[in-house]
Amino acid sequence: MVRWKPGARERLQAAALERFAAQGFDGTTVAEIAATAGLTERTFFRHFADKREVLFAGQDEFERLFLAGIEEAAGSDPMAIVAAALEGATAFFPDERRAWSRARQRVIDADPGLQERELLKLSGLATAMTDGLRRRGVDPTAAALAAESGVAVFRVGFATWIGEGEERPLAEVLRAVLAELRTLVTTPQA
Amino acid sequence: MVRWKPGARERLQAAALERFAAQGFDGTTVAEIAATAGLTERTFFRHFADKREVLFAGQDEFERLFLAGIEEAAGSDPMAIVAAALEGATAFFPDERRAWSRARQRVIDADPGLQERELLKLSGLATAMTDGLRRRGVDPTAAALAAESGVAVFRVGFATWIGEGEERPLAEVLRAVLAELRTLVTTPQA
DNA sequence: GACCCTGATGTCAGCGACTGCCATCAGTAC
DNA sequence: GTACTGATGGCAGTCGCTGACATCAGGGTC
Repeated sequence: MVRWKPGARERLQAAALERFAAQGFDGTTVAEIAATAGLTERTFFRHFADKREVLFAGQDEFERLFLAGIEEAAGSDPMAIVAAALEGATAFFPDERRAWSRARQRVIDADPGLQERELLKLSGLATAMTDGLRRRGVDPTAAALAAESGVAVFRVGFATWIGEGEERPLAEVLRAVLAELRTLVTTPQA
Repeated sequence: MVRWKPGARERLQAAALERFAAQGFDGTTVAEIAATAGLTERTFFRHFADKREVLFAGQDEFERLFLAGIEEAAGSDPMAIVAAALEGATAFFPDERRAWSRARQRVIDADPGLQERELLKLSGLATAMTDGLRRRGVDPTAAALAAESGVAVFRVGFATWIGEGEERPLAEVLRAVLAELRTLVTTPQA
């Protein structure tokens, strides 16, 4: 006989998303999530550092994809490397995941606390990208700027991809947004 | 006889920054801040929505400067308008404020929770700028991109301005960073 | 002067997030 | 069989934060 059912972590994540969607983030207690997953509050906090984190697990994998894109990119032009990183990260969001991403994003968009956490994650991503670029010999300030721009492109692109009616795969959307950034910044000032 | 000394809000802010710098954000309780300011915990929460917010009051004024820059900018090129907004916002950070900004930033950089809040504020700024640009007829996606880029430039520039040994005024640093962004994105890919 | 109203504060009770400490007990190794 | 490990539960306690109610100086009204 097994003492505990396996997959506690996954059960907690599923229970949390379901509850948050139904009653809101603030309207859901950790004890409630744990009970839904057949566990206790104490166990929840052994799997996730805090209540918000339950929605952001797996982010490490996402960051690793980004960095892999940077490592493997050819050439030394910062924005070209960033473009490669963006390309690599799209593997984390296949089309099958779009509906799930939408649901998760709805929950996040409804709570400032969750938005904070999301921003922190993206900021960490930018920092990691900056380091990766610098390791490839890019000038420090240029690296920071390129990384921040890359994350900005991702944000705008991801929001578009999530948007109603949008059907293009993420990679295609990101390429379009990046092209738009180039146009925007290149256009002579009025 | 006065029942309460005036300037409770300012006293709380000063006490908080002093304590945070001395014992860290987590190592300081709200009750302690309030006591230092000669008040109670309950009163603290009447002035600030939460413990973090005590370091971010006055942000509205900052945002207003940004928006004013957008309203008053000439021409219709998005990045030119953003440049004007950046220019306008520098009024919020005269050179006399550099030392204070450094101290405050040290506290923020030492605590992830405070970084989250800072990011949320900057994100709100980007959203406000996006709206401002759209109101001026800029294409929605271009507006979002231009605003995000503008905030990225501000972030990088502000960090530089705060940096050790840096002596140029913020406006000058921001102009340099913006120029660098243009170069970066314009450079042909390798 | 008596009256009332307002506004900033204090007091208190209570919830929920989070942590430290110790107990439990199936499975595994030896 | 004994010892060890690892995921969990139980419990007490701190702290952030909120709602409800009380207090009391100052200002206005009559």
